[in-house]
Amino acid sequence: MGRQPCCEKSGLKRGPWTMEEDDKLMHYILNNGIQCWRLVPKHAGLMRCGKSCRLRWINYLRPDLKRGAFTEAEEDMIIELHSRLGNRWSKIAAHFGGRTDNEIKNHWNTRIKKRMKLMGLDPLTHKPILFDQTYKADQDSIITESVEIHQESNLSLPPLEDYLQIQEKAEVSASNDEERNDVTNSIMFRNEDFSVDCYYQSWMDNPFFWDGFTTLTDNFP
DNA sequence: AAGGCGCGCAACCGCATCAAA
DNA sequence: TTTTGATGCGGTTGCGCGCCT
Repeated sequence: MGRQPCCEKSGLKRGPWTMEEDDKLMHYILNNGIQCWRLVPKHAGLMRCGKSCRLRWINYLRPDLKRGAFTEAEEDMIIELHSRLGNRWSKIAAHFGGRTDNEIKNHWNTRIKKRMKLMGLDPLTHKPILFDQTYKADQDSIITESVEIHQESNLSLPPLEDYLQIQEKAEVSASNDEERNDVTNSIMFRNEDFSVDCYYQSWMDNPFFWDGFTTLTDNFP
């Protein structure tokens, strides 16, 4: 015997909300407030489940919602917060007045992820993709993309094979995740063979200085 | 003109968490 | 302490729209 559904499903309307429904919900909440979402549709005269009403109110009808496209400053703030909080969208949204978790999540998945990949950063770890051992074979294209960006910028980078060989050695010799991380970090920060370490370090410290439009040579020494 | 395709967004689903009984 | 129901959250889906061929 499974868990009871949050509300009686039969006869309930689903899909996009009509203006009339929005109007009913908006007026009900503005006049009565929210005591119990389960009761809201009943009292407001809506054939919707309480959960659906809650979502509609939070993501669309709330008067304090900020409309319009995200600014670059907001995107940078999302990236910064995501690097600290991960996919905790509601926590991230709490730092924005008038932006919803759903909105931020959607924006992350459709825009920011692409922007970060273009910057050569892994959206999961926020580290440069070249060094990120969590990126496996199915993401080779992204690595290649990243390398191409560097090549286009005329930087004298060591060949990709060098990085991959070292990464491979690190993975083979390390016995656990922690050790693997240590090895990778040592590759990234301490191996003197890589003269580019210093600017990768600064890139990791502050990836936001690159606006995504100027070339990397403008920013890297 | 129409069909295919990709993108962005709204909404849904199922699990987690919390609080009251 | 356990059970139960409401709410919150994050992942996923599906639809509409615009662009391209």
